[in-house]
Amino acid sequence: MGAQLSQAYAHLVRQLESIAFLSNDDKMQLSTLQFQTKSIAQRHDVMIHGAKSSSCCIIVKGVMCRYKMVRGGKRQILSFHLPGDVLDLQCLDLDFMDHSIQAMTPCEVAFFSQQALAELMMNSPSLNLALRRHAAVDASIFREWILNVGRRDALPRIAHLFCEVFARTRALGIDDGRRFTFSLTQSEIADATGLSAVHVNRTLQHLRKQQLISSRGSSHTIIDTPGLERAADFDPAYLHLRMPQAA
Amino acid sequence: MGAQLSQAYAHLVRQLESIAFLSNDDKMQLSTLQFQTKSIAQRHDVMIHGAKSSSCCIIVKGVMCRYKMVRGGKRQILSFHLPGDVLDLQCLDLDFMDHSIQAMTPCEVAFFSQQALAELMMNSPSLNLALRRHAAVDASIFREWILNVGRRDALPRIAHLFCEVFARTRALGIDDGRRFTFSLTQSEIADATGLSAVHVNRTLQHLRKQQLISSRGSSHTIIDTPGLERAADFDPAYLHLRMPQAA
DNA sequence: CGTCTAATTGAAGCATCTCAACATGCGTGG
DNA sequence: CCACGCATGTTGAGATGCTTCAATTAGACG
Repeated sequence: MGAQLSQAYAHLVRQLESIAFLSNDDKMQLSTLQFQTKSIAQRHDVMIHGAKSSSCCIIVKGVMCRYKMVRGGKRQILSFHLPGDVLDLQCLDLDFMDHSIQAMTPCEVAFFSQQALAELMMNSPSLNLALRRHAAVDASIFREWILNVGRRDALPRIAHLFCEVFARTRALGIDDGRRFTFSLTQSEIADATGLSAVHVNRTLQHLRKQQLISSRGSSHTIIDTPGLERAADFDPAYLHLRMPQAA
Repeated sequence: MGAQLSQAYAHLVRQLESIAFLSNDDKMQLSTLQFQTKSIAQRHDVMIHGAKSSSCCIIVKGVMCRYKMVRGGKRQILSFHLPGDVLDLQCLDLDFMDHSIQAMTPCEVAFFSQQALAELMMNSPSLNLALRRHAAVDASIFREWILNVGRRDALPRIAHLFCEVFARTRALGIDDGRRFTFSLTQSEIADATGLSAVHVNRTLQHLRKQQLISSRGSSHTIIDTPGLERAADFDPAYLHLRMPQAA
C-alpha cells in the first residue's frame, strides 16, 4: 500500500516534470496528497459515458484509453493514457462524461479528492500551471489525432500512433533506453486509428517488411525509430515535452 | 469602437452562459475587462503554427478555424469557432502554437491581456469555472471530431458537422429561429471532414436529394433538422450546453 | 464583360472494408 | 500434461467508398 502510494507520487511527478518545471516545494506539496488506490481489471471501465464525473484519479500502473461508440457498434479510441496521467482534469468541470475510460491492461489507479486537488492548485501557482499544461497537452494530442485519422494513410497513421506511444513513454523514463516494446491488439490499433482490424493486420505486415517494427502476437517492438518517424511524418512538438527526446 | 467593445462583451457572456451559470456580479466583472479590437481579413491567420502563443483573444464577429497541415500539403481543420469563443485558453500555458488559427470569414477579434484574464479568474471562482468549462467543452468537441472523422462515412460525417455548427450557433441565440443558413466552401468542408472536395460535392448532392439541406453556392441551409440529426447520428450531449437546445 | 474562384461532372484507379475461412497461441479444466 | 475453447492473428476474394485527374460550368465581382 505504502509502496503504491509512493509509486503514484513518483509517476505523477515524472509526468508533470516531462512537460513543466516543478520546484522541490511543489514536489513536497504533491507528496502530501491523500490517495486511495484501486486495481482495475483489464477491459474494465473506470468511467462510463453518460455518468457523472466526480472522482479524480491518476494512473499508477498500466495503460488506459478513452473511447466512444458510434451507431452500429463501431468503437473509436480517443487517446491512450500512461502512468502518471491525471484522468479527468478536463472532465471534472463538466456535468457528465461524454466518453468512457477503460483499462487496456490490468491497472492500478490512485483516486484523490477533488477538493484536495483544488486546494493544491490554489496554494501553488506553479503546480497549478503544471496541471493546466497537462490538460493543454491532452487537448493538443486530441488535435493531432484528428489530423492523423483525417489526413494520413493507414501506414503512416499506425506508425504515428506507435511513435507517439514511444515518445510519451520515453518522456516518463520508463523504457529501458534500448528497444521499445509495447502491447496492443490489432483491433485496438484499429479502434485507435479508425481502420478495420483486417487492414491493420496487412499494414503491420508492411511495417515489418520495411524493418521498422517487429511483432510477436500483440507485442510490438520498434526496430528503426528514425525510419518509423519518417514513415509517420512524426514531429513530437505537439507533445510539448520539455526535454528534447533523446534516443 | 465602443459598440464593438460592448458587442465583444455581449458575445462572451452569451457564450459562457450557454455552458455555465454567471451571476450578475460575474457579468459586471467581465464588463470591466479592457479590450483592443482588431479586424482580420478573410483567410488570414491570427495565430501561426510554431509561433509563441502570447496574446489572448475572443471572437467578436465572424467564424474562425484551427487547422494543421500534413506532409504533402493536405490540410486538416481541427475546429470551428464562433463569436464569443475564447481562442487560446488552452494554448496560453504552452510555449508555442501546435496549430494555426485562421479567419474563415472577415472577423473582428478582441485582444485582452493575459494578466487581466488571470486576475479575473483569481477574483471570481465562478468565472474561473465558466472559463475552465469553456476549455473543457473545446476538448470534448475535439474528441467528437476524432470519432466523426475516424468512424463515420462521408454522409453522416458531413451531416454531423452541419448539426454541430447549427447547435452551437443556436446556443448563442444568433440564428433567427427559423431556417438556419451558414457559409462554408466545399473544400473547407473537405478539410474539416478529412474528405476530398470532389467527394464532398457528391455527398452534398445526396444530402440535397434527401431533402435534408439545400445549397446556393457555398451557402447551406438546413431544411430538415431532425432528419439531418438522424442521418448524422448526432447527439448534442458532447457540447455540454446548459439549455436543452429547443428548436 | 472578362477573370477568378468555386461547384460540378466523368472516368479510372486505389485504399480500405466486409465476409468468411483458417491458423495460431494461450489459459483452463479434466 | 493434454485437450479443449476462446481470443487473436492471418489470408483470400470480392465489393465499394473515396480519391485523383482533368475538363466543364456556374457564379461573383470589379
